[in-house]
Amino acid sequence: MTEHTFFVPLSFQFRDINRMNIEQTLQEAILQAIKELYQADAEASQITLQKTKKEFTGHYTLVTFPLLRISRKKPEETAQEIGTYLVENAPVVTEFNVIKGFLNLTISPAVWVNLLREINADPDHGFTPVTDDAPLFMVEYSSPNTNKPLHLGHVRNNLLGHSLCEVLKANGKRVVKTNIVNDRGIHICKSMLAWQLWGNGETPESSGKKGDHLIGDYYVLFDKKHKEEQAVLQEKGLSKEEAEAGSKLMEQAREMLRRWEAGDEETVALWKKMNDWVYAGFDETYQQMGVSFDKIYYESETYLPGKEEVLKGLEKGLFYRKEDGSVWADLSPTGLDHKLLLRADGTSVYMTQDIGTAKLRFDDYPIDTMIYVVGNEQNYHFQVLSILLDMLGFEFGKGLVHFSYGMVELPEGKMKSREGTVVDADDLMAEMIETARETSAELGKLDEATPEEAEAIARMVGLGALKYFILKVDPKKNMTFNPQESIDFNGNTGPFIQYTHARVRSILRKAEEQGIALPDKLDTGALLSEKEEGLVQLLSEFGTVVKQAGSEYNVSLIGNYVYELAKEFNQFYHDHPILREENTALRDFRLLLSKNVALTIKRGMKLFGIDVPERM
RNA sequence: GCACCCGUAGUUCAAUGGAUAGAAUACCGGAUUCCGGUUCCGACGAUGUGGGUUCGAUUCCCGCCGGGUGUACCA
Repeated sequence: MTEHTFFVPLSFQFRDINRMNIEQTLQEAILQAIKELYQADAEASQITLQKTKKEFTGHYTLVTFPLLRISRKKPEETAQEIGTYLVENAPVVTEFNVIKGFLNLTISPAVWVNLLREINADPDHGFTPVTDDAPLFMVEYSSPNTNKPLHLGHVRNNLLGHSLCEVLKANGKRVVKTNIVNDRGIHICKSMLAWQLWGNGETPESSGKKGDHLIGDYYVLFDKKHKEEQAVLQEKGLSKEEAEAGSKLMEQAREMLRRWEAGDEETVALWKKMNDWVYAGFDETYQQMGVSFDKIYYESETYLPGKEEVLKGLEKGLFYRKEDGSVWADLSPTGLDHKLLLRADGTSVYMTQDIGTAKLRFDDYPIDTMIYVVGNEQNYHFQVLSILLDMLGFEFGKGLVHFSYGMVELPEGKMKSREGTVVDADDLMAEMIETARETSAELGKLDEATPEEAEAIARMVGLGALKYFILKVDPKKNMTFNPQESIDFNGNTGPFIQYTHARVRSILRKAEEQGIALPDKLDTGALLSEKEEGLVQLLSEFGTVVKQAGSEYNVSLIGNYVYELAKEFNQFYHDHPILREENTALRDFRLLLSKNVALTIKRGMKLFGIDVPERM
């Protein structure tokens, strides 16, 4: 790495260059250059500017190939001419070099100092404040069933949902976080029945179990008893189908569902009691995970409105009824198939409920964009939902977004509920925190901390490891979660980023102890290295990354950005002094840079729902 | 069968149509040390396959191969 000395004059003249706009300034200058050199107007889209790769000198690179049609010259020649023009006429550009068709531009060091100063002065750096008239986004995520606890798959869902909301807010959108709870249906009745038959009045209090785990256990128990029953029947010589048809347990469960739908008081009371246990359990899990909701919908309240909408659609002739009474939508004009909306017995299916839920939501809020965070196994479902809502006359149907994500596997392989290899969310989080505690103790990092501090840090690190590892991966891809790798203090991990933050904060604390004040302005000369300029450049890109993440609904972009920032800082300042630097101008620059690196890491991690400790 | 998604170092992940495809981790070599376990440096190592579009393709289009998911009365 080469270091070069620049004296930054007090009165440099780049007032017109504000921080986010270096690229824009360059683009305009390049357009101007083309106009003067070739007497032609280029489209802004023809100006492809990108960050200069590390192995070359420069900050930004102009790819000249798209411009050859205008210049009618060779790539090298074109680059040479534009470069010369820019150095002579654009104050931002101080040097250039040409490699093949690539024009590498070096930005004046004064610009970087100025940029850092402006970033520091902007309390919203990277984020757009939310205004009252901003577009309203509703984001549905989590969507649990009330018959079993949350597992690893839900963890990815919750983290993505929460993170997406944070990213949208950082982009100035109004966000309503919502959850749809699947609280009715045969699966709940199985748990209820098992509890009635074999529960002996067990409660979360009496058993010491979380409510959702308790109910989950009864669901499993039902399954076990049902299998035993089937085995007995099959031993008596019944076929598999006959045994299933003759199941007393299933019959009782279905009977319970009928009573529930009929509003039978006792059944409804039991249902309510057991669901409340589950909700208490979920609340604990959500709190531990750090996610929350503004408004929760329950399918028990949306399936009837859904039915109404379907019947209305039937009247309007949008749907048709078969001889057996079932209601269908013919989607063949859109290239899809026929879709069932109401069963022959008049009861609703999943799709019916989602139509009802959508209607209630749009009655409740002036939603501009509805986003569903749901696994990719339901891609087809949401494609159909969008079309159906549109057919029913809801304008929002067409624009709904299915934020589709892939499965999470473990290094050992897939989770299979039948084989008992499902990873429970509560257990997982507890283990992560425990591992963080052990690792910290081993490394002796927290010897000076109070037990409360140590506990809080273990929590941040354990959960940070989990969250970062899951969120850094492109949501739409299937992924493998490796708990061990995730909690490593080196590498592209949450703990490494947290460590870097703690390290920067420690530097700033020491500065304060030594009576070195953070500068409020940088108006002196500084000796900047390429790395330092690169760090300022990285800092300035934060806003762009956040914006891109928001417009693409792809939160993983944030992770890679923050990691790079942390890594670059950590690497460079491992053996470059900050506090012992004798040149005070340089020291001031480094302090201010440190402060803003820490702030940006903190802001970035906030978008992941990850807390960063002051020390660790 | 049909539809959608995914195939990148041993492994886990990157790469708005741009330069010699980046990290991390593992393994190997060197340095460092209270240390087989820490830290630093170095080396090794990849676009499933065949075409097409383009000045330029991991990226876009078509055909294969492989994996995943879904596909009319589960949610």
